[in-house]
Amino acid sequence: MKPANIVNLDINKCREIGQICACYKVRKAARVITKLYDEALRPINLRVTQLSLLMTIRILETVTVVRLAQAAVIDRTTLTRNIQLLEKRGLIKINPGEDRREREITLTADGVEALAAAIPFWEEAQNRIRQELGEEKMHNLLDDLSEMISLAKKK
Amino acid sequence: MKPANIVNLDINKCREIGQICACYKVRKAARVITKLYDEALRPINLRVTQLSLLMTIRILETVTVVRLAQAAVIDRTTLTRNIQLLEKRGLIKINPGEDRREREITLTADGVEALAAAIPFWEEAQNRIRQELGEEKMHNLLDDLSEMISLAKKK
DNA sequence: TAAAAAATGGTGTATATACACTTAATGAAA
DNA sequence: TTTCATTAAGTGTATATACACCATTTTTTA
Repeated sequence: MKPANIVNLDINKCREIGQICACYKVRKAARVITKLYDEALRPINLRVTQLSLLMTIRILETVTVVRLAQAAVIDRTTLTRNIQLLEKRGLIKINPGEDRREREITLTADGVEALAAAIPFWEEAQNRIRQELGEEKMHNLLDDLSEMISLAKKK
Repeated sequence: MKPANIVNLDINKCREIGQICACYKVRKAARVITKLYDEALRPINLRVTQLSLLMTIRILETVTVVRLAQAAVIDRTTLTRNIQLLEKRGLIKINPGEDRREREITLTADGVEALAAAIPFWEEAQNRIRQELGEEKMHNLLDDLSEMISLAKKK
């Protein structure tokens, strides 16, 4: 005889899953926090996704598609579309590499300028979250997320 | 004379932002963990987004678009597109409400079946994360994310 | 060195996301 | 009761995401 939760879908099981599903919760958090940051960045016409990419390119100076994808934990083919938008806006430049399969991505002067202009607006959103959540929880959350990212990457 | 970080964008500032930006980190985590869950759910041809919606509809029994959007912390217009896919697949039914502006969403028998069939695959992904992260960290992470979601919602 | 394997990156397609705007229905106020 | 405000939901458009598949180039191997 089979246990009841196979035959007849237990609603309490669903409630439990809704509470403890890591993916559901992280996605909800991503939606709500993205909205908050995007609203803060509205005046400079940049989304947080785009700001993150500009920042990562700035840190890596010159970077290929694959390496940028690894650094930003983003699918390579997603990145292709994302950087096309930044290139159209003149914020980055995409040049062929020595290895002719590769493309080398760098910030333009406009890109550096946009990045610098964005930082105060980013800080507005970041400070709000940090203050309301508290330094310690914020720190723990970032650490735990980093660990989750690491272990989910290597499989 | 302006401070140097306005004129010349400090690369260490960028590194710091890349480390501490809550939004960047949560989005990275969402991408990597979504990939993990979606892969686990591949055999039943459901994405974790879709599974989450089916589950939430199951819990709420019958629900309007607005209420489902609130429960799932998702934009109402996003939800419109998402539930259209589930309706096309016959997993949910969308009926006009008594208030003729509203639409009432419920699971179909196929929807309940798909949900029940999905649970073991969901558990596979969930257990992997829980085991590798550890019970305590997992619990703290879920709590902290819940709090972040709450405070980011009310503004 | 020629063939096979690996690496790099783009395209087609589909889902996920949300803002601005619109339509329709209900409720409140005059 | 007519008008106006509010609420519920959809559409147009744009970005974000990633899988399957493909082309090109480099590296490895036979």
